[in-house]
Amino acid sequence: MKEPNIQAAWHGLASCETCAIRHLVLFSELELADFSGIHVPIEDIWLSPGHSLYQSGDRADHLYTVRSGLIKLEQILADGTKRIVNLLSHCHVSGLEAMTAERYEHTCIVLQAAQVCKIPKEVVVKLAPKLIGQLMKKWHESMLSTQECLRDLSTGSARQRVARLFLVLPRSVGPRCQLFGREDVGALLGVTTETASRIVAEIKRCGAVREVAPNVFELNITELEQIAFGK
Amino acid sequence: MKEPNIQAAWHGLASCETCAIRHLVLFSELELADFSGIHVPIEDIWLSPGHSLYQSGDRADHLYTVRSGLIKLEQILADGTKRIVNLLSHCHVSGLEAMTAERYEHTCIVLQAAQVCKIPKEVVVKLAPKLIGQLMKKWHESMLSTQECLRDLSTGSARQRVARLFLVLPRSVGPRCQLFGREDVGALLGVTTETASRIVAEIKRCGAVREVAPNVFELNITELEQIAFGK
DNA sequence: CGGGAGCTTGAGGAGGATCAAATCATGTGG
DNA sequence: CCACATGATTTGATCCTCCTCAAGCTCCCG
Repeated sequence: MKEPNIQAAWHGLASCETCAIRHLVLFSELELADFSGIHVPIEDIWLSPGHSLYQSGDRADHLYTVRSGLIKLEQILADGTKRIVNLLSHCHVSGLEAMTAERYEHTCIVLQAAQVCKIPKEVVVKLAPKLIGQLMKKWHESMLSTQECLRDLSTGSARQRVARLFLVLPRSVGPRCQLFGREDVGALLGVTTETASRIVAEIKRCGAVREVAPNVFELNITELEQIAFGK
Repeated sequence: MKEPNIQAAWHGLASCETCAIRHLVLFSELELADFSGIHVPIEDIWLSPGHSLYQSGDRADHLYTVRSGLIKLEQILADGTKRIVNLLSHCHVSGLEAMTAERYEHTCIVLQAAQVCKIPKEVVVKLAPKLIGQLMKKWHESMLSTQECLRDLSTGSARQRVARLFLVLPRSVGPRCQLFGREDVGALLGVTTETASRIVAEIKRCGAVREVAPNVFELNITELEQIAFGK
C-alpha cells in the first residue's frame, strides 16, 4: 500500500475563491470578504486507492469535499463483518457528522484515486450562518445517497444488485466505468465475495458489460436496466 | 381506516414554550422573544395507525416532530414493492428534506398511535440562524437511524433480523414492546410477509419473546441478543 | 522460481421465495 | 345476534438462490 501523495497543502482559502466546483460544494454562497477571516489551513489532497481519510472512532474535526475519485464509507457490524453504507464521488461531502458529533462513525477509504479538500471543522462552524443552505443540501444529499446504497443495493437478487451497482457507478468516458475489488462489491451488496465474483462474471458472459481493461467495464445500459429492474 | 383525530390545533407558539420535550427537539435554543415573531400555526396532532403525514411527491412545506408513537418512512422501489427505510419515534423529526427540497421523498405513515407537532417550513427557515445546531443534530440523528434500519435490519439471516427488530423497537413498560403488521415487518427486513410471519412465530415458540396481547410482546433480551448477534 | 493476494470456479446444503390453502379477526348487513 | 365477506396471519410443499467450504487460477513482487 503506497503512501498518500500530498501534492499541495496550501494554507488559507486563496484557492477556494477560484475553485472550479466551488458553486457545487460547501462554499458557494461566500463572498471574497468571508475568506479573509480564515486563518487555518485547508488542504488539497490527492489519494490513491486503499488510503483512509479517517477511521471510525477518530476525533471528528475535519470535513472532506470530494473533487474526484470514489470513496467508501464502511462500518463494522456486530459479527465483525464489514458493510459499506455509502459511496461518495464528485462534489459529495464526507464527515459531515463532525458538525455535531465528537467522533466519526464510519471508516472512510479511497476506492478509486481521489482528490479531496480537507476542511477544518472550525472553519465551517465559523462560517456556518452563511452556509446553512449548503450544509442542509449536503446533509440531504448524503441521506439520499445512503438510502440509495443501502436500499437499492441490498434488495432483490444478487444479479439485480450487481446490475444496479454498475448503473450507479460514476462513468468516465461514455458508458464506461471502473469497478473495485470483489470483497468491496460484496460488502456493498450484502453478499459474499464468491457470489459477487460469480455474478460479475455471469453478467460479463451474457454481454451486459464488456471488460475492456482489468476492472474497467463498458456498459450496455439497456441490458443492465433490464436485469436491474425487469420482473 | 379511521379518520385522523385532531384533538387540538392551536395557533401560535404558546405551547412550544412549555413543551416538555422542547429541549430534545428543534426549538431548544430559542428564547421567549423568538416565539413572538411567529404568526403561522403550529399544530399538535394525534394520529391513529394507518394515517399518513405526507406522501412521496407531495409539496414539502412542513416538518414534523414526533412526540410519541411510531412512524414509518417508506419508498416504492422500481419493481413496485415497498420498502421501509426508517422508523421514527420519540423526539425524532421527519420531513427534514423540506428545508432544502421541493417535495417529500418518502411516504410517512403512522404505525403506532402517535402525537406529532406539524411545523410550517417557513417558521424553521425564519428561525434557522438560531436553530443551526439543532437542525444539524436532527439531520445526524436521521442519518444514524436510517443507517441502522437499512444496515442492521437487512443483513444476516431472517432470524437475526427479526431478533434485531425486537431489540430496536421502542419499549413501553419494562421489556415490553408492540409489533405491527407482518407486511410492514417484511418491508422493513427485506423479506416476504410469509417469512416474517414464520420467523416471528418461531421466535415466539423458542421463548425469546412472549406474546402477552395481540402484537404486544415481552422480550427476553439476552435470548434475543444471542439470536441477533450470535455466530 | 516460489509465494501470496485476489479472483474464479465447483459441489453440496441451508434458507427464503413462491404458490396455495387453511385459519383467524373484524366489520357489515340482514 | 348471526351469517357472511374481507383482509391479515399462519402453515405447508416445492423450487431456486445464495452461502459454505474447498480447490485451482492469475497476476505481481521479492
